[in-house]
Amino acid sequence: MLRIGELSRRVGVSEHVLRAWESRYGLLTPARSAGGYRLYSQDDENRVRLMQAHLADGLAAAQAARAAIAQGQAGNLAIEVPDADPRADLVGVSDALRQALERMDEPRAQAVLDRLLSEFTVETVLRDVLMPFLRDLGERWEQGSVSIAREHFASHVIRGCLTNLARGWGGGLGPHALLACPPGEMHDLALLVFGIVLSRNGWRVGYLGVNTPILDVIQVTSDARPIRVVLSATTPERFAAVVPELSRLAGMAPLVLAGPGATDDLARLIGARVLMGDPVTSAQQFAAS
Amino acid sequence: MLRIGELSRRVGVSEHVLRAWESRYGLLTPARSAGGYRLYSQDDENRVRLMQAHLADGLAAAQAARAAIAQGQAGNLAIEVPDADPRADLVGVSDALRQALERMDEPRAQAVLDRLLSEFTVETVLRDVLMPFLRDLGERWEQGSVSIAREHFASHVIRGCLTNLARGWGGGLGPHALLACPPGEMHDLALLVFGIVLSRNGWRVGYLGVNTPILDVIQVTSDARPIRVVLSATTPERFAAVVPELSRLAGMAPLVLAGPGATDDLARLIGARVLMGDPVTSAQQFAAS
DNA sequence: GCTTGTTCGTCTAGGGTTTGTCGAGAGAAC
DNA sequence: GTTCTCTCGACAAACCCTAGACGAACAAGC
Repeated sequence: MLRIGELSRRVGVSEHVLRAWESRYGLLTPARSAGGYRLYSQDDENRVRLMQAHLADGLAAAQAARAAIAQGQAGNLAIEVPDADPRADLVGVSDALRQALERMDEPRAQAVLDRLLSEFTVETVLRDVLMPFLRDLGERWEQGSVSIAREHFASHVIRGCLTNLARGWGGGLGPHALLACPPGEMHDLALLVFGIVLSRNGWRVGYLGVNTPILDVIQVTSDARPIRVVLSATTPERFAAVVPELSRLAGMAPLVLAGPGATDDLARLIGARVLMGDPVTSAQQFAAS
Repeated sequence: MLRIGELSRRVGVSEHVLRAWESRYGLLTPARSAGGYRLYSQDDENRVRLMQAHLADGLAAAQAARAAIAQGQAGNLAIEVPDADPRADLVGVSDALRQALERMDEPRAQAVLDRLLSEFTVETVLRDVLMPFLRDLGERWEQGSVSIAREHFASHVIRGCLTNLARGWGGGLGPHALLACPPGEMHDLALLVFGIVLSRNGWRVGYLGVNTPILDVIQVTSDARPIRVVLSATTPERFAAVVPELSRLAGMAPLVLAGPGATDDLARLIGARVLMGDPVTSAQQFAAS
């Protein structure tokens, strides 16, 4: 049982707002101390976090609250995840995901992913759970503090989930984007995420994946005529090694460089744009541009 | 439930136009908040996207709206399965798959795969459609008669399908097998197929994927205690390069070498068994042994 | 060529709604 | 006595509403 100041600190929402959300939307149902102080339960904290997730998704406060309350009620009844902690907040569930992947417990990881996707929007899960996890995994991999086996296992499960979300992204009538990684680049999960968000914003996505020769990208570009080509790499060297081909490609369709390997200098040299930041946000901006 | 600003951001259509489409064509039927704000549902968002697609197709706004509304009403039920003969033979449908992948038509390929899996058993599809296709693709890739882009595209779609079939294979109470590819080996689709068939025969599958150091396999083996370890490679060199580690691994759990790279000589040297033939049949035999 | 009418995206003006924030005064906790 | 919390009321910025007008594009008719 938390008092309002402590809850406010934990979730990063001011006390005034917490009281407003309670009186305006009935989001919170704190008990009261003898002296009239609000006493919040774990459920209340969870609901606040749900609310925050929905706000981040762009819902108005009233709608976000309604969704959070509905979710809380549904979540309490249906316990589908074996021995999952009852807490339904993003942080808790993504922690459960982390543990399952760490322990190489595949069914558990799938169940947690299912639960996440049923309770939050795809964008939220990608932005606030999977991307942070992948970043963390990458860092620990560089430090050598996670075994290759675990890294492979986690990548396999996450790739499966992402591929599922990507189903059908090549269809529809929206604007067409072609996605690929340049030669030597073996990491494409962030690019997958980018493509998923793009397709959910109405785009049609063509996907060539890791380690694709630029000549092949050029070939496909001239066949399929995408209105944007997006290349992603983790280091600038991947782009630097194929500058002439990239310049040629940039002459055929607007070219966008993404990922940590995309630098302003390279883009200027090639005649391309650079996309910065996390793949979810940048895909949303990109889709709207 | 979205307010107009958020919907506008998501679909990239100005608020003015959204209101115009509502009043002029009845495209949208938002609920209203207490204060009179429009609240859009998911259906509304879908209709806007349909409308956009038709506009991009060159329809006039009024016709596009009419089409979008009609589609929304009919579209929920009718899942379009593209023109296939009613009683599809394996050969015909796998040819349709081949064509769709050749043309890089992702939605079509997914639809054909769905159809295959709904009409035939998983084993049949894997043995008689996907494996022959992958073999053929591999041969044409060696000859250089298929572009890398197409090869990547087909692999991506098929991997997605296989990963879907593999969901949950790490659970259950059956005997536990650990699957991996040795260092340098980058092809794991056949091993995926092997694992899927194994899991459908009651086994529990642990999967480490391509290019896994044998020391990591050893580590996981000592943790998870599988009763079989299966390694797959396309050339004998992959195994030959790590014979000492493989011998050590063979001392911890019965080791099985599979794929074109598995030779009797190597197996004798290492103290392992060899698995020959196509992954579906060999997995069935393996599961029964 | 010119006029006329239609379609359709865009814009404005005036006014209401939503929502985070703040403060005052008073009581509770320690 | 200091810190925390309560309720109630107020406020401003952001957001959204209706109704109507405007203009570019296009087609038909004279």
